[in-house]
Order: sequence, then C-alpha cells, then structure tokens
Amino acid sequence: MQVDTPVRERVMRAAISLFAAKGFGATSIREIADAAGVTKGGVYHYFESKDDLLFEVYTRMLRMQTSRMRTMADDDSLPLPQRLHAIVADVVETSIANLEEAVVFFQSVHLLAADRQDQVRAERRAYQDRVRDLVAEGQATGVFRTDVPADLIVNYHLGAIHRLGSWYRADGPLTAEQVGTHFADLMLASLRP
Amino acid sequence: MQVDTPVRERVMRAAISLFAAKGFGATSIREIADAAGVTKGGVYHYFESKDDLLFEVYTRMLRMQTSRMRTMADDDSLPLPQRLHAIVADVVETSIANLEEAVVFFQSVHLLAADRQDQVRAERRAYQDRVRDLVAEGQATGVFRTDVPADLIVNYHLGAIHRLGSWYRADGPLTAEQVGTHFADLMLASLRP
Amino acid sequence: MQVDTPVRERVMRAAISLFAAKGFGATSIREIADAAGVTKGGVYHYFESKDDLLFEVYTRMLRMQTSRMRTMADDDSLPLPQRLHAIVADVVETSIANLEEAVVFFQSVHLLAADRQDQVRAERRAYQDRVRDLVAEGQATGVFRTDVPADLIVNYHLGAIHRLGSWYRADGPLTAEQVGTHFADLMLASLRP
Amino acid sequence: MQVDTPVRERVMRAAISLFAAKGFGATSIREIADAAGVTKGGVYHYFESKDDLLFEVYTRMLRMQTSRMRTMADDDSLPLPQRLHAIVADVVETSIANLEEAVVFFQSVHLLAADRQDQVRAERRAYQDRVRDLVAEGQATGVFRTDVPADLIVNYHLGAIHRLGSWYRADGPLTAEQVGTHFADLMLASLRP
DNA sequence: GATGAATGAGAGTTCATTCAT
DNA sequence: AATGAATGAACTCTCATTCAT
Repeated sequence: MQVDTPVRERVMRAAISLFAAKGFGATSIREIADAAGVTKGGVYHYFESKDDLLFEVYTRMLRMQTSRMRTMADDDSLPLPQRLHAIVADVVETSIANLEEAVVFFQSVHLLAADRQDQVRAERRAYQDRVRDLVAEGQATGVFRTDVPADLIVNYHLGAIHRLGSWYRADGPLTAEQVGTHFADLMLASLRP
Repeated sequence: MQVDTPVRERVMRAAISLFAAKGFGATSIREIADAAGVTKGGVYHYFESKDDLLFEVYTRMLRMQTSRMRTMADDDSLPLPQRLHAIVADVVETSIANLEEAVVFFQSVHLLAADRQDQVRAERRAYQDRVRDLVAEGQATGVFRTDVPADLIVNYHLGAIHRLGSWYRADGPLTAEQVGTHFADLMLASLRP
Repeated sequence: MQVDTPVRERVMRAAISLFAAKGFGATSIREIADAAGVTKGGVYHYFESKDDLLFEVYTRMLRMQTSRMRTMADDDSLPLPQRLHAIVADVVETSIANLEEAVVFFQSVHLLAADRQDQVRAERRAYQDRVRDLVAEGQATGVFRTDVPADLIVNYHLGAIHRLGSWYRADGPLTAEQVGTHFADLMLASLRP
Repeated sequence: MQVDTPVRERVMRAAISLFAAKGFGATSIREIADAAGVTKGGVYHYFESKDDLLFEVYTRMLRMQTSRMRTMADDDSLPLPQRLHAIVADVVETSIANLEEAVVFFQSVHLLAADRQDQVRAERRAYQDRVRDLVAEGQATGVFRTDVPADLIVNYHLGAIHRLGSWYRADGPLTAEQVGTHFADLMLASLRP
C-alpha cells in the first residue's frame, strides 16, 4: 500500500465526492483530475486504474468499520444487548461521518471488477456474520425473540443503516449521535422476546 | 427469451434483467437488443432513449405500489397497527415478486434524466409521507412510541425494505410471504410504546 | 412524370420549406412526413427517395426559369440591352416569388446524387451560356464594354442574383419588382462601354 | 497530406478541403481523420466537436477579411471611389487565395450551432455595414448614383463575390488579380451617377 | 393508397488507458 | 513526478429505406 502524499489524498477525495454526487460510471478521470487540480496523467501516476480508486473506498470503509465492530463485539465487559446497541450506534455514526464514502459504498459495488467485487462481498459477509452471531447468541440466551431468523434480523437492520446516505443530511434536524441512538433503540426494541 | 411475446414487452424485460444484473450504466443498448432478439434500431422503434427504458421501470413500480398502499392506508375497517402491518407485508411481497425491478429501482434513480429524477423522487416522497402520517397518527393516539421521530422511523423501516434486492434469493429458505410477515413484525415490535 | 395529387404536392411543399429552413441534410423524412400530415411510408409512396424530392426542386425551377429566359432572349422585337434588362428583372422576380426553392437551389446542389448533379449543372450551364451569348453579342455590336470577358460578366451578375435568398425578405422595404428593376439597372450600367 | 506539419493544422486543412468538396454535413469525422492521417480520437484531442472545426473556418476568414477591409476603408489618403475599388479587388483576391474556405463560408453558415451562427452573422453584418457606409458616403457627396438604395447595392456586389467559389478555377484563364480588377471595375461602373 | 414495424449502416462523441518525454 | 498527445473501442442515437399487410 502506497503512502499517502497530499496530492494522492486530494485525488482520492475528489474521486469520492464525484462518485457520490454523480455515480462511478458517470464520473470521468478527466473530471477527477480537474477537481483535484492535476492532469489525467497525474491521476494515473497515483492510481493504476479508475477501478483502483473505487476499490480503495471499499478498503478504507470496510477496514475501519470492521475493526471498530470487532472491538466492541469482543468486549465482554458489557451485556450483549448493550454491546449490540453500541455497535449499531457506532456504525451509524461512522457512516454519517463518512457519508460520501457510504453513498458510494452501497451504490457502486456492482461496478467493481469481478474479483474485487467478490473480495468486498466476502468481507462484508464476514461483518454480517459476526453481527448475526451476536443476535443468535442473544436468542440462545433468551434475551432476544426467537420467532424471527437471526439472518433476516441482521439483513433487516443493516439494510436500514445502508440506506442512510439516501436521506440523511448534515444540515437536517438530527445529529449523527441522535440518529445512532434512535436506530439502536429501534433495533433493540424490535428484538424484545 | 420467448419469440412470441410482443416485441416491446420483450425489450422491456430484457432491459430490466440486464439493468438489475449489471447496472444501468454498464448495460448497452446493444446487449438489450441482443437479449430481446431484435436489432438496436428495433429498440429505438419502441423507446425513444435508454433513459425511457429506465423511466418506465419507475413508472410501473411506483404506480403499482403506491396504489396498493393507498388502498390499505385508507381502509378504516382495521385498527391502525394492523393496517401498517398489512402495508409493510404487502410492499415486501410485491417487491419480491418484482425483485429485478426493485433492484433497479433503488440502484439507478440517480442515473435518470434530471427532470424525471425529480418526478420520481416527488412520487416516492408522497409515498413516504403517507406512511409517515400513519405512524404519526399512531403516536398521537398512543399506540406507538413517541420518543423517536416519525420521519426517522419511516426512513428506517422503508430503508430496510429497499435493501431486499441485495440479499433475498427466490431459492433461499424463506418465501415472500414469510419475509413480509417477519418484516412487519419487526417494525411493529420496534414501535411499541 | 407523375401527375400531382394534392397529397403529393403537400409533401413537396413541406420538403421545400424544411430544406430551405434547415438544409437538406438536416431534414429527415420523418419531419417532412409530419409537416405534410402523412406517415413516412406515405412519403415513399409518392417519391422514391429523399434525393428525388430534392431533384424535383431543381427540375421545376430550371425548367421554368430557362423557358422564360429563352422566350425573352429570342424576342427580336426589343433592342438587346432592353432584352437583357427584362431577362434579369424577370429572373429576379421569379426567384423571389419562389424564394424557398431558390434558397434550396443554391445551397444544396452538391448534395444531389452525382449523376443528377451533372444533369443540373449542365442545364444551369446552358442557361448561363445563352445569357453569355447575349452579352457577347452586345460587345460585338458595340453596345457593351469589351474590356471585361463576357463569361466573367455573366458569372458576376448571375452570382449576385443567386444570393438573393440570403438577404431578401418579403416583409422588407422593397418589392420583388423593385429589386428586379434595380438589379437590371445595375447590370446594364456596369456594361456601358 | 504532409506528415511533418503539426497535427492540428493537418486536421484543419483536411476538414476544410472535405467540407468544400462534399459539404459539411456530408463529411464525417472519420473521413477527416483518415485524410489527416490520425484517428478519430486524435481529431477530438484538438477540436471539441465537428462544429468547432467549422467555426474555426469562419473565425479565420472573418478576422482576416474584416481587418483588411477596415484598414483600407479608413485610409483617407485615397478618394472614396478608389478606396472602394481597392477594397473589392482585395476581398476578391483573398477569397480566391483561400477558395476552399470561401466555399465553405457561404455554403455552411446555416449548419453552425445556433449561437455561433448568430455571432458569425453579426460580424458579417458589421462588415457589410461598413461597406454600405462607404457607398452611402459616395451617394451623399454625389460621386455615386442615388436612385438605388445603398443596402441593395452592397448586397448585390458582395453577393457576386460570394459566389466566386462556384465558378472560379485556379487553372482557368484569369488570375486572382485580374478577377479582382474586373469585379471592382464592374462595381464602380454600375455606381456612376 | 397508405401504414408502421423493423433493419443496418453509420454518425458524432466519450473515455480509460498508454507512452514518450 | 508529471504531462499531454494519441489511441481504439465502445457508446447512444439517427435515419433512409424496405416490406408485409
């Protein structure tokens, strides 16, 4: 992994903003270069291909969110429901803090090169599986309802979080923290036995 | 692809499948024509532009789902929670019944021509507003919790439904009806005061 | 040559207007059909090809103007200068009376099919040659100046007439008759020995 | 087509020749690229659109001819008739020296993008107006006839010049200088009071 | 006499990418 | 480290034309 130079980072930021605003397919390298204040050749100096730029969005987001989730999931000092609550609130907050990345994330996976798509989906799946295990554990210990499959529960609630980018606005009435708390509250409430 | 179905319909079906599988931007008119067994010119005989093809997906889905929702929302013979339960279960079932359309729907709005994007978003917004009013009514009459804003509640739960296409598989363990019931159960449970 | 039905004439008129307004190349059969109130197939019922439509403009104009010119050129009852004056005034007037045809005429010859282009140019050449002979006759008899070649004189003055369509407007200050007289006056004045 | 001239210029020359020979509409980018010895992409590296190519013909011609005309029109050291004579002879000579451009010029204005068409027509109009003022000045001072409107006079004689491209051939009997003198002689003769 | 479905060739244009400098 | 010239493939879309009905 290359070290981030200021220029490289500027290109990356420009790409993310444009991908979020116009979509990956509708954004040209030319536009990214212009927005970053370099030439097309300059972009290719730091990234091998347009696909590389997109892939890095996924790498960054996944690594960060997965790492935070795992830390919290493995923290036995809290009872399981509180742990789940904290995890959901946290992923909401980091998604909002990186809203453009989040928008790109759930809008453009299918445009990644096939092998990278597999890789991203696998990591995504691992994330989901870990959360599913927490839910299943709660069902086994009787703190969560058991009439709904754990997989569906996770798909349901993570799905809700994945749509954040389509409606949340920084200048709206709710802070990231408030949304995080509300989301976690709704999830936990829905799981009461 | 059948040869005896009307050409226009064959083109539309081919387009929906390809859009769902590869994304709107990554699907070429050439591919649609090939899949439908016509020439490129043939596609343009029935549709004015690629955008037209996409727009028709939205028109069909929106009209159908909005109409069903309104009928149920206005049906005073059921108590409000049951009405909401029925609405959610129904939109889940029709989304699964038209899963490819649903995938396209939530993946490609931003690729529509600007004016049509506005139109779709406005109709979508009307849909959400109607559901939000039901939730708010429940909050006012004390059957739903009031510590979470109605708007956020609707964004949360409709968001979960909108991600159906990213994980539901027809050959999986759950029928559309089961998913509908589970989703509606989760939503209602999360709203208990 | 087919007899003119009202529909056929309507198609022809629509074509001329559109060719004059937008150019031959930029006008589609579809537009002609729409303007004439028929379908594309209808146009092809009366004309074999788009080129046919254009060619007929030339046929009509050339036949009409050549015939009028010849009649006047051969009329020995008038002295030569007056004959030339009348000829010029007349071609100006008929060009203005059929201004759209005239515009098409001098803007689109090069778009005709090659063989028809040759044919039109040959007839056009015959027209010029006849006028050139009149000028040469005047030079031989001493009524016109001889220091300028007759060919150049004809090219000069017919050229001026051919540009009529680029500036004459029916709602402008001058009638067709006035323009005809002025043009003929200018020509004759320029030829004084 | 030479290989060592700068690419941009080679493309421009190829475009002018083809536009003059076949017309703007009937010339494809492909043909221009082939004639210039580059690829289609190469053409678009230097020109944003086909329209750009055409527009540049107008820009070059207008700037050059307008500037020459103004210098001569403003030169008070010559009496007005001689000035007008020199102007006409000069525009004829430069038109012949750039005959292909001249052909394109008067054949394809109507194919330019609307806004550029306006711009070209406005500059063209300014050119005509300046010449018209010279004629009017001559009428006011009694050196030119007054029974024909100055506007019509200018339209007449500039019209004749604009048709040069339709008949002048470099291998014909007359040099550019001879044609220029003859044209100017004819014009001046036609203006005698 | 007239239609509209269907074609096929080609148009202008965009763009990710390569590479010599 | 960075540029800009140049490519080539693909794209959406247009259109004159044909033909069965």
